[in-house]
Amino acid sequence: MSETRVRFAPSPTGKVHIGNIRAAIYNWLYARHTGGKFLLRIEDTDLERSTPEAIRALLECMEWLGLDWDEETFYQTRNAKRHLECAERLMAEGRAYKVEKTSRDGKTGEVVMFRMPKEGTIEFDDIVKGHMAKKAEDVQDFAIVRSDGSPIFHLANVVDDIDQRVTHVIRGDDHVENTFKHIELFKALGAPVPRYGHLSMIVNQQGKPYSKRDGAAFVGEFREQGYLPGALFNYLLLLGWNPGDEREVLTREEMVELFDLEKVHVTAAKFDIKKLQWMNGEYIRRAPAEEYRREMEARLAAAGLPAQGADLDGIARQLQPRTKFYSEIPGNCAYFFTEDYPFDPKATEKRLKKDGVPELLESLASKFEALDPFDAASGEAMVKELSAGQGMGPWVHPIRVAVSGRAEGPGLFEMLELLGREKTVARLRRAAARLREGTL
RNA sequence: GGCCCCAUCGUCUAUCGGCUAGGACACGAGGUUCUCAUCCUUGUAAGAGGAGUUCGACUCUCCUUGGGGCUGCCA
Repeated sequence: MSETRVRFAPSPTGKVHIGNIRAAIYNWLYARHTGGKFLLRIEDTDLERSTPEAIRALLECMEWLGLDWDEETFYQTRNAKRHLECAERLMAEGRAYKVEKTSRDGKTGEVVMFRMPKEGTIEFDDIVKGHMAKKAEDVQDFAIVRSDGSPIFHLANVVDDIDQRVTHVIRGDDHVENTFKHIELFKALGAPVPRYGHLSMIVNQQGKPYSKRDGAAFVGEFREQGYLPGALFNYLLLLGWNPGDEREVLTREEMVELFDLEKVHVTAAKFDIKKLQWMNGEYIRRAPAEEYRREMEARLAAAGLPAQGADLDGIARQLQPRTKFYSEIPGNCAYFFTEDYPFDPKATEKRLKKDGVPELLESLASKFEALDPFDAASGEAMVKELSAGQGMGPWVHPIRVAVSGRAEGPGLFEMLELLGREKTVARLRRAAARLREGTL
C-alpha cells in the first residue's frame, strides 16, 4: 500500500472563501489521519485573473489555520512544458486533435481537443458520493490547449496530479462532472486513476453557494473580526462531518484521529454564523488562562492602553468567560487602565442621573476609603449591611456605572478589588462632582 | 433543454428496517446572582408529497415536487 498523497489546489483568482478552505481542511485532515502527505498546488494558469496578492492572502489564511503542507509549493504555470508534452503525446496517439474554434469572447483560433470515448460508460466510486456512472456519449470532447498555446485546467490539473503522484483527489462538488473527463485523461496518459472524494458546497443564508464575490465568506474576514482559527477550523469541519458521537468541540489531535472521508456528508450545508460565534466563545472559554492573558495584553497594547501595574491575571479571569471575540477585549475593559473611560449614556441615565446619587456616591467613597481590608469580600459585606437584606441593587448599580462607565461587566466587588481603593474612591467622588456640575 | 447529485427540527446533525425520532446552535421559561456573561434545569420545534416492498419504514424501490452542480479557448 503506497502512501496517501492529497493536495489542495486553489486557483488564486480571488479571495479564498470558506468553501475552498474547508476543502483544504478535509485534505489536510485526511493526510494527517492516514500519515500521508498534504501538498499545495497553486493553479495559476488563468494568467488574466491570478494575482500575487491572492496567493499571499491564501498562504496567510492557511498558516493562520495551521494548515501546514508537505514538500515544496507547486506552481502550475511552472509545469507548462510537461502539460504541452502530454498534449503532443495525446495527439500523436490519436487521443487529441486540433480544431478551429471560436471562443465566447469572439476569438477564433486552433485549439487542441481531447477525444472522449463515444460509447460505454465511465464510472468511479466516489468516497463521499458513492458509485458514479455516466454514459460516454453524455460527455463531450473538451479543449486542453488554448489557441495561444497555453494548457487548460483539465490537462494541467491531471498532469500535475500525475507528476505529484496524487492518490486521492478531494475537492469541491462542482468538479464531479469534470471527473469523468479527468479519468479518461489519466487513462490516456497511461497513469493510475486516483480515488475521488467530492465535497458538497457550503451555502449562505439564502441557500446559494458561496462565490468568490461573496466578501463575507472570505477567510481573512473572520480573522479580522476576531474569530479564533481553531474555532473556524472546528466549525467548518462540523459542516459536513461529525465524529460519530455527540462531541462537537474537538482538539486538533482528536480531529486527526477521528476524521474519515467516508463519513463526510453528501448534502450541502448552510453556514450558520450564530453557531460559529458560539464555537468561538467556547474556544475562548476553554483557552488556557495563560493564553487568554497573553492575548489580552497584546490587544491592550495594540489599543494603546497602559497595562503596567494592573493585576492582569485577575482581570483576565473576570473577562475570559465574558468574551465572545478577542477583538472586543479593549473596549470591554478599558476602564481598568485609564481614567478617561467612556460613560455609556443609557447606563448613566438610568443609574446615575437620579436624585440623591451624588450624595450616595460620596458617602460610599468615604466608606470605601475606610474599608479594611479593601477586598471583594469586605466590600460585599459592607454593601450587604447597607442594604439590610433588601437587595444590593440600589447601591451596586450606581457604583458600577460610576467606576466603569458601563452597565455590565465583572462582579462589582471583584471589579473594585482589581481597581484598588485609590481609584475606586477617586472615581466615586469624581462621578459625584460631575453629576452636580451636569457634565456627565 | 440535456446529463448528474441531493432532501430529518429555523440551522448543523444522529438514526445504517423496530422511533416515545437523540444531540448541538438559535429561540422561550426557570434557577444561581449586584449587572452582563458563564454555569445548571427545562420548553417549543423535524422525516417534502405520493405509490410500492415488508409483520414493521425516516431508513429499501419508483414517481412527483423542490434545491444544487455541470453543460467555456474559467478553474
